[in-house]
This record gives sequence, structure tokens and C-alpha cells, in this order.
Amino acid sequence: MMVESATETIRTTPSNQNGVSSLSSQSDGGGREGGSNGDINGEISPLDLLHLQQQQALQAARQFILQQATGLNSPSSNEVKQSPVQVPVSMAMMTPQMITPQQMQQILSPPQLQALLQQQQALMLQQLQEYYKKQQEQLHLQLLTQQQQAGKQAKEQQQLGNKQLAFQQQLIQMQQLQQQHILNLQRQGLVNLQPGQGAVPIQSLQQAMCPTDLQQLWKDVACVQSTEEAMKHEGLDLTTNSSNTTSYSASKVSPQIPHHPLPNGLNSVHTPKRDRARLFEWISSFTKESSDEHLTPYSKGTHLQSTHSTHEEHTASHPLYGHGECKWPGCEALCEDMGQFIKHLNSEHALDDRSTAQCRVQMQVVQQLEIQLAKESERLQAMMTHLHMRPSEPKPFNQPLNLASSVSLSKRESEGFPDGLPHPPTSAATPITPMRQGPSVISSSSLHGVGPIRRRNSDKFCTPIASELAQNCEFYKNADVRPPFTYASLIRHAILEAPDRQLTLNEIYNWFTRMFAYFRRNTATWKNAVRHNLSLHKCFVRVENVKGAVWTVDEVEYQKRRPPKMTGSPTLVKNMITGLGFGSLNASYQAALVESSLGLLNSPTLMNNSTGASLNMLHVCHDDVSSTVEQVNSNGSCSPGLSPQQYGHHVHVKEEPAEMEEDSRPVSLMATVTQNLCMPGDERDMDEELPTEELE
DNA sequence: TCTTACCTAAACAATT
DNA sequence: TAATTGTTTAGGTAAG
Repeated sequence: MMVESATETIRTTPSNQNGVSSLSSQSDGGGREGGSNGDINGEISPLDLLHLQQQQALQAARQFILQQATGLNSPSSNEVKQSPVQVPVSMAMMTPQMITPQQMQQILSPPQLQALLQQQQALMLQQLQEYYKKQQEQLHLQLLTQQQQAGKQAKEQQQLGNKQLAFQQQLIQMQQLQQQHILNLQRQGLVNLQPGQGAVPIQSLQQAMCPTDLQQLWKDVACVQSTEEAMKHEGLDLTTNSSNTTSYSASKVSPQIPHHPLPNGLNSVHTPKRDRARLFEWISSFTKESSDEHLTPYSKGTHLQSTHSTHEEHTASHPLYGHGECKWPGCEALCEDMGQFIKHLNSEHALDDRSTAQCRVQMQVVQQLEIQLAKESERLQAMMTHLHMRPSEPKPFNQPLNLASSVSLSKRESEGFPDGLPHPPTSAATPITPMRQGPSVISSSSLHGVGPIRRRNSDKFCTPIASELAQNCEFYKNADVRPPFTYASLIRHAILEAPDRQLTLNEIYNWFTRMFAYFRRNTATWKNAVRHNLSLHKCFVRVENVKGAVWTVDEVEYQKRRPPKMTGSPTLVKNMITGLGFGSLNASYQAALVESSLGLLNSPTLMNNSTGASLNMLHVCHDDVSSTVEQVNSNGSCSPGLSPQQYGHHVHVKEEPAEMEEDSRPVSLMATVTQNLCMPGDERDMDEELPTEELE
């Protein structure tokens, strides 16, 4: 296990380009892309340390192997294991990398690797301690410089000695605790931890920290402050000129203080004020672009609240107060009422360095979320563009007629669409439109998969379900979005999609769950609906064959479900012929329809019919053309498909609820059109929703 | 306001 | 016996 850990460390660290990534991978289990690394005030950067560690580990292994090969200075491997110093550290940087970690893993035995690991850890510890020491010295020097500058004032100068002494003690304490922390980390095998990364570049932090990390940072900042306050209570307030700071005793710092290591290795508890100042500086360094004028209203309000505490804000519900507790990040103090909360807010979250830092961290949280939102929005737009832009591309009209596609072309020019005509999004800028506006569209309700959606798009003037599904197949498969089709149309499509145009109930179920993520839940509901539809609609014919009961589609019956007004009213037909039926279809779309029908009109069978009628039929031909064609084909013996009536088994013919099929229908023009539409290449795009009464 | 289509729920019986 | 399948009824919504 140890060997695995060691080799894993060796193997993975080269890919980590900075310490932040390493830390992230430890904190959340997954490394993130690290940003550019940079030296911290000319000090050893985490990257340098990392490389140094790797070099040393590799060199140690090399040296060890060399010793094993030559038999020099290595009486036994056990001795090596027990005395890691046998791997000369001084050799660490002398030779280039010649052995890959993988090779090392293959060459060395587990005990040897363990010995190497221990040696490497010892080296790292030493280096880290040196690093920390150097940092603290620098911090101390900086403090001294600043204090000397500030000490130009006579009053402060008198107290400078005390403050320096106190801070020196705090530095020592912090150093000790940091070393202890490093030792703990070493014992835990967290050898990649990089200390003192208070000056991590902005990019590194932003790329390495997810919002949760930032939230954790939040708590850490709060924790820092709590520690500071604890120190204050212990007489350690370095920010004041109190002279009692000399009474500080390191032992008074409670080790039980909640301890959240900062994601970047800062130890929140043991960070002295100077480091906190560096932390704040670090935070502000990568937020300086978003200075106070970029404060979110939330932050501004907080700021204002802390500064002025206006009563206007107190009377109403406060965004920082809810459920009886303070919502200030990292606080969660219980406040019985608003007054108490206000008091708490003014006392605990007044305008000071901590609040400022917390505000900035919160800004980072917000910024991070905004960045995430922007990314997700961009992804969504790309998805929508991918899913919907293609259908909007113009198609030659000898191609399968896709009303959605054609209509979408003219969407922008014509604002007033007849209700039910598709309004697919033509721009990624408007990816989401109401479902009612058409297929290829994800309604807000659909997106959330909530609530029933009435009047789905399969039956009236809607997009071909087949083309819609073909275009957005992957979308529906993966997104929990309710498909904008009726159960009946979906069932029919499933059945017609089957090789022999018949499915068992279970196969229909499977099709639903396979094709739509939405139907992978609430199975009882929609399965019941499927059964209900199968039973209710006459168009679904139960056929008992050798396999058991299967369901087929009686296309004639299915098309009888067409709205009777559309087929039965000569007035309406006339209106449609004269163009009224096209509503606000723009000229290009009508022209397209005309153009597409012109070829059909060349057919002798169509010569008896008016062009307008043909147009009308094309218009009425929603999305089920191909199935109708199939039906025609089967009836016309040019299709391998079998009509339900052709099954020589028990066929349970259902009586559809009273429909209008008996009324007088217009002279069928569609049959001819449909037959002419039955040309090579006419597939599913033409298949949906063709009124079949015209076939008669 | 009425009609129609659709969805959902549920009860019930038959079948597996 | 339980689960599945199939039928039927009822209530509700939305749109024409």
C-alpha cells in the first residue's frame, strides 16, 4: 500500500504543474488544471519545490539502483531501507533524469520504494522547513520595515518593541505549528503539500478552486479571524497598541481550534496576522479587477450594512439573516430576532480587514459561479446550436419535406405564426422557446420535466416526430426533458420504427426508456398512460401471434384521429386552398411549398387537382407522411410492411370513441400526393401525421 | 361556453 | 400469489 502510494506520487506529480493542483487533488480527489506558476517574491516557488522533490526521488532511486548494481555501499537492501540517508541527497541535482517513474517502479522492490519514499519525505520535510523558515524571516523583515516606518510616530514607537516581540513570538509559534502540521501531513503521506502559497497566482487559484473550495476558503478565513479573536482575548491583539501583548504565551493558543487547512496549504489556525495580511493581499490581488464598484448588490449591501446600519435595511428581511441565524459566510451565529442579528452584524461583521477579506472571498465565489454559469451557458448554446441549427438549414425540396425545417427558415421574417406551427429556435441566442411553439423546441416546462404538457406536437401542424427524434435523438436520450409528443404519436412511432412494425408492450416500454431519459422515471405513470393509449385508441391494434400479443398501428385509424374540422369542412379546405390556411406563413415558405408541389403536379394523377389543393395537402401533411406512405405502400403492395389486417391472428378491433370519420370528407387529393411523394429518399421526414382519409 | 384532445389516476379483470 | 397486461372510467387542463 505504501509502495503504491509512493509510486503513485512519483508517477503523478510530474503531471501536476503546480502545488495547487496537488492540493486540489488531495482535497477533492480530482486534480484540476493548474495555472501558471510564479515565484513568490523571488522565493522558491512550489513548482521549484515540486521539481526538486521529483528530481530527488528519481535521483535517489538512480543512486540506489547504482549501488545495487555495483555492490558498493549497499550490503543489503534492508540496510538501505533502514537507513535512508544512504541515498545521497547531494546527488539529487547532479544527473539528469534517466529513469522514469515507471521504470523505477519496475526496478525497485516495494521495500526499496518504501525506503525511497521515506528518504524523499525526509528531504521534503527538511526543505519545507527551510522554506517556511525563509518565509517567516522574510515576513519578519517586512514587518520590521513596516513597523519602523510606522514607528516614525513617537507614540507608536514606544510600543513597537512590544509588538515586535509579540509578533516574533507569534511567528515562532506559527512556525512550530506549521512544522507540526507538515509533519502530520508527512505522516499522512501528503507529501505533495506545498506550504506557504499565500501568493498563488490568480489564474492558479481560479482554475484550481471550485466554488466549494472557495467556500471552504471562506470558512478558513473566518477561522483565521476566530483564531485572531481568540488571540485577542488572550491579549494578543497585534492590531492595537495595547501593551499587554507581552503576556502572550504560545501555550494559550488552543490546539482544539477548528482546523481547516486552506486549500492552498495555508494553515488557517496557525497563520499569523502577517500571513493573514498576505492572504488578504493575495485575495485582493486577484480581485483587484473587480474592485468595489464591482461588488455585487449582495456585497454592497453587506458593506453598507456594516458601515451604516441603516434602519431601512433592518426592517425588511435581510439577505444575511434567515432561519434564525446569521448567513454571513462562515458565521452561522444564532440570532433570535432581527434586532439581535443587527447587533451581531454590527459587532461581528463590522468593516474591518476580516469582513473585507470575506467580502472579497465572497466576490470570488460569485465570480466563480458566474464563470461556471457562463461556461454552462456557452455549452448549452452550443448544444442548442448543434441540435437546432441543422434543421434550419435549407433543404432542397426534392428532399423529404420537413415543415419544421422550412418554417424555421422563415421564422424571423414572419412573426405571426399560426399556433401550432413550429417555431424552432434559429439562433443559439434564443435557445429556449415555449414548447407550444413547436417541436425541436424545449419548453421551460419540458426542460424541467414538470407537469403535464397538453397539446403536444404530434397531431396538429407539427414537426415530423421522426425527424425531430432523429435530430434530437441524443438530446432526448440524455436530457430529462419531456418529449413534446403525445403518447399516441410516440407509441405509433415506436411501433413503426420496429422492423416488422409491431411491438409488444414491453418493447414499447423499452423504446420509451431507451429513447427518452424522461421516461426513465415515473414509470408507473407513463406506462399506465401508454397502456391507456393503446387501449383507448382504435389505431393501435393488438395482434396475437406466436410471440404473444403485439401491438401494431392501423394507420387509417390513426389518421382518422385528425381534427375533423381540418378534413370535414369544405369551407376550411377552401380557405386553406386560398391561402388562409397558411396563416402567416411567409412568402418564402409558401413559395417553397409551391415549388415542392410543382413537381408533384406534373403527375397526371394530379392534373385533376388544383395546385392549391396540393398545397393544402402538403400543409396538412404534417409529419407522418412516410408512415402513410408505408401504409399506402402496404395497401398498394409496394411495401414489405404488413398492415395490421394482414396478420392472420386474433385482432382485437377496438371501437374508437365516437369520431367524425363518418362525415363527408373532401375528395381525397392526398392519396395522389402521397403516392407521388413516395420517391426514393422519402423516408421518415415525410412520414408523420398525414391525414389518411385522403387515402381513401 | 362548448367541444375536443390530451394527460393522469385509478379500478378492475385477464393473463403470465 | 404477484406481476404484468389490457380495459375502462373519471377528472382535469388547454386550446380551438
